[in-house]
Amino acid sequence: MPELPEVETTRRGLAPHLVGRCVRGATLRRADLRWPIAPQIAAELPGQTIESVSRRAKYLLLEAQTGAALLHLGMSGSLRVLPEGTPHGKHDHVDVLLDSDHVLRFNDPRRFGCLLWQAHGAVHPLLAGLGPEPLDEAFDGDHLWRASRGRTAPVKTFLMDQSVVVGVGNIYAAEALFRAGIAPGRAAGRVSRERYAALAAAVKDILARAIARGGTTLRDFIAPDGAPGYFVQELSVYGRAGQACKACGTALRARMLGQRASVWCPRCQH
DNA sequence: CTCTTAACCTGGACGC
DNA sequence: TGCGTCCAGGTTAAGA
Repeated sequence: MPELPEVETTRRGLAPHLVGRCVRGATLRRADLRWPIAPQIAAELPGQTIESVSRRAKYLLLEAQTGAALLHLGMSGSLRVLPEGTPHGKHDHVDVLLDSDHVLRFNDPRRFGCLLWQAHGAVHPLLAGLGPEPLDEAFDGDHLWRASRGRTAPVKTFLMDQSVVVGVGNIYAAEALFRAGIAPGRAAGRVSRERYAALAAAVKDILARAIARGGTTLRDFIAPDGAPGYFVQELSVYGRAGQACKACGTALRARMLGQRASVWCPRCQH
């Protein structure tokens, strides 16, 4: 479910409830999600104060004194802050108990998410090797152009490669490529420097706009306060296969690229 | 290295 | 109503 805008929306929703709060304990209703839940969540985090809630790529970090809880929402994960004692439902796998008499609740039906631990001063292996943040200045068209030389994979697959640039998933890759006028199936190494400049600008603009709308809710994404994201109203191509292009009226086409559904306008994108 | 494919897991939508 | 099939916002591991 969540790409960068949804994770950032989650981060912004959580921070006011978590920063400065002391963790009283943790309730684990199952031992693993994608991987075993780190033992430090129950054994080391309680008693510590959450100093900040940060984001790297699609990961969230709850930073405490001896380390940070490292979370990924996978395809179906969500986090909410609820009054202590709120009955838990199916797939509510973890509660982190706070000294505010609230709980941070991690729900993830498909369990593709994870809850790990990064020791203070260390970099978790999952965070090593990630590409730049798309909203940082270090990310631009030249970065994409240089990284793509000689690459034969589809440009959409390339754009979703987290070692190239982080945070872009299936929705925003499709939308950015439409905005830049690039066909998603084109080989990454056969896109010009000029067109990569347009693509990088499109990525930045679309992600920023999506964050401003609270992300995209297709079925089950919710912010920590329970609110959906409204960027779904601005989607140009994602989920619109067969429908008319909003720019030219041509029927949007769809095909699988890298095992992900990909939609584009055959007239606007080349 | 790069690229492709299978796998992880549940639930909703759809066809019969 | 029930059952089988396919698909879904992500990522890793294994193989070519």
